[in-house]
Amino acid sequence: MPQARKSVTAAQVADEFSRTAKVLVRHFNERLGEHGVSTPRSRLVVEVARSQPVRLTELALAVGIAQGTASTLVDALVRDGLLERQTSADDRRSVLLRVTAQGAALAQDWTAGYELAAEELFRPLTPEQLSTLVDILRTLSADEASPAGG
Amino acid sequence: MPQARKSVTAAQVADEFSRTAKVLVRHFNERLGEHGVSTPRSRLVVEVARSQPVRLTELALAVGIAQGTASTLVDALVRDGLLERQTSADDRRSVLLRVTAQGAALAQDWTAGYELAAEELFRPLTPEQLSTLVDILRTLSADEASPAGG
DNA sequence: CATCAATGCATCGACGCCTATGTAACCTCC
DNA sequence: GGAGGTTACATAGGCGTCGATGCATTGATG
Repeated sequence: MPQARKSVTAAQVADEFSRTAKVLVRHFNERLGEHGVSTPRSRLVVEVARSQPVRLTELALAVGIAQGTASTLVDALVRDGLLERQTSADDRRSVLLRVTAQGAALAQDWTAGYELAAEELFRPLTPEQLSTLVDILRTLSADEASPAGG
Repeated sequence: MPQARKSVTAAQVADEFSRTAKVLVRHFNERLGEHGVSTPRSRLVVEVARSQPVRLTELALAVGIAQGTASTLVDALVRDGLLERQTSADDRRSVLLRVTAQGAALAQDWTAGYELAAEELFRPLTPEQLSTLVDILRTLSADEASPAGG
């Protein structure tokens, strides 16, 4: 007999969610900071490493940020020598992204760091809770639109 | 015997979480935007209305943001005539916050908008999922530290 | 082939958020 | 009652994010 007790309002859940989201962000930034990178930057590099060559807009969609944001971040990562931009031959508007050798090496390190951080974070949950959580999250993000900018 | 299905990795859950968090933020910004306010601003005003008079640091803690962030946001809200600052007589370092008449009126409107937005967002969940979600969120945010700046 | 809409990316301005500091007020303790 | 640590707030600097917009390229249509 779960919810019969103390019915939470939707607003309270939203509050709790946003608070937890910040905890999560902070946790990842701390852990990845030990690897000398921020969460968004590492996510981009890791994603490019996983699915290169990848177009900018695809990448943005994959990591869940707006295209303009991805553009700016990628720009910095290219300047830092972790990613390479290359104009597509098929469609000269689009940009194909790849990791450099350095980027690939760091991506491996950061992937490990990211996974470890995630495990730490979710360790207090039972496997059952974890799978329930995923279900819920997918349900919540299913109906809603993606960021604009494309 | 739930989780026997398809074991998700912690990293995937983290990805899903961060994606959902963005969906949530976007949803609230859209809905509250119809009321002419952003989510963080409305949260501050609503919280002050609920527990005035309140000190700045308490407020920051209550809404889950860093003290410096609260300071800046409150500053804007004071300029806009929604909040009032008043130096505490007991401790002249601290600032007591109250809503103005205008702030109180808007807080009511925004509270309604916030609750409606939350209900929309969580409508696809069963009451049971909702209460499970809250449990999980509280578990996750329990061990972790609050933002610095205090 | 000329035109016009659609697409892919870059850039701009603004916001919220953080950490790290600075400054003023408070408190302790000798 | 003055020195030194602590606390409350403000400010500075930087990051990631968004939506909106501009520009080049592509594709579709007559």
